[in-house]
Amino acid sequence: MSSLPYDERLDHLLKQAARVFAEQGYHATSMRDLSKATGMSLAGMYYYVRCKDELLYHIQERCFTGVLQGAREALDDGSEPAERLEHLIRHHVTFFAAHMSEMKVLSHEAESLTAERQTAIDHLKRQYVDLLADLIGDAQSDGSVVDNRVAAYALFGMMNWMYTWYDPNGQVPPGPLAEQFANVFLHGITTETTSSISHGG
Amino acid sequence: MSSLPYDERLDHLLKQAARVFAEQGYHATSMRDLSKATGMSLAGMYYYVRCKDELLYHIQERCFTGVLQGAREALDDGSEPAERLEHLIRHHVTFFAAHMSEMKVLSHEAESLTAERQTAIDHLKRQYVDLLADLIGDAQSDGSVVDNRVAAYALFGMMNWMYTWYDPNGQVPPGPLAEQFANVFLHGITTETTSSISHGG
DNA sequence: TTAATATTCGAACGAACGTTCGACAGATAG
DNA sequence: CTATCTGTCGAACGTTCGTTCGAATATTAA
Repeated sequence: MSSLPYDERLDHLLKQAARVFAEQGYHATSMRDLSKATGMSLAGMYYYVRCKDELLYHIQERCFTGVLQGAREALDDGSEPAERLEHLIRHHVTFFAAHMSEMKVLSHEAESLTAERQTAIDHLKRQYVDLLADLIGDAQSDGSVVDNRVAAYALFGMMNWMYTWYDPNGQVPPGPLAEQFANVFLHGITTETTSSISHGG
Repeated sequence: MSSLPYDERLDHLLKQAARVFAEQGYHATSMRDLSKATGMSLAGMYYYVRCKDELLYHIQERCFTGVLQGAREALDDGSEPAERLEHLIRHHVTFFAAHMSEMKVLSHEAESLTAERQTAIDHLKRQYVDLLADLIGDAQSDGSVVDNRVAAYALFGMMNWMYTWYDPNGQVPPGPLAEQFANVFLHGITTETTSSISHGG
């Protein structure tokens, strides 16, 4: 009853599918494209997945569960709110950079599922937004004019927009990118940072 | 040689197509869907447009040209950099709210065009990114740790992500939303705003 | 009027789509 | 051996896709 080869084949299918979905888009990708990308036959993929929609669901569900669980762990220490917010940003950005294909599929194909499966993913999304909105509420100044939920969407936009421009093999490593996002979101671009900056040339 | 009815029919086609593309996605929308939405026949639409790809291109080109031109006009006054940045944010957000369908198609279908037409749109995009990156360079503190281009992408992400959550008929009017975005981007969420805030309860 | 031009559309084309079916090989169990 | 379960796949199904064609109608020009 060793189902290891089964699990490995399914992982392989999901991983390649995420890659091709990220490159071409879900609706522009045919099951025949995935057949070529995975080396499996067209019919063979249906042994692991009921339909194309379920394939997208599995990719999104696994990725979202992973990033959400990691976010909760990143907040486990008892730091002050602003620091915990930094931790969450760092986690989200580094997770994004480490799983670009899956996170792009999660961000960009957020409306591509059929109704019931969409509802399940939306439930996870609501948890994540609530988590961040509460954290922002704790971190920001009293009497701020900024709405927690709007601020949460602003931060998610800042981070998730990564999929349109960020190159994991480019000039900007994930760590420094997370720092810059945290700096902008917490202090804005017109404020000096607390980090050590060379004021030489 | 009055081509007014022609122009009006084309506008109608582009407007309805933008609406349906925004609702269903470009690849998930068939020409038959557009036929129903516009009231035109399937073949009749091809009198105004060479192919489906050109339809998407016209929507994106018109919208991008419009928002880019408006942005340049919004920067025409000789204000200081931070204020000009506020003007640009206000313009982008209000334009987005006023043209949700077209801006969603522009943001979300940024990789759906075929090669040559994609290149033309990318040229406009580069202009907009350069414009914003330069403006950010002028507005931010010396010695900041934030890269201008990364900051530009961060701001675009914050604003363009609107298409995933913003309801133009909801609780948040475009003006105040633009103010919040400008506040976050310029000063961050942990800084008191310069606006008058009631400190009562 | 006639002729040319502008605009519309039903019907069809070939291609590509997601999915299914039945057969087939390999492993395991009795 | 036989029976059963797991995994694979070529071939085909019916549907939908973007696009085209030729005819039809409306408009304009002479």
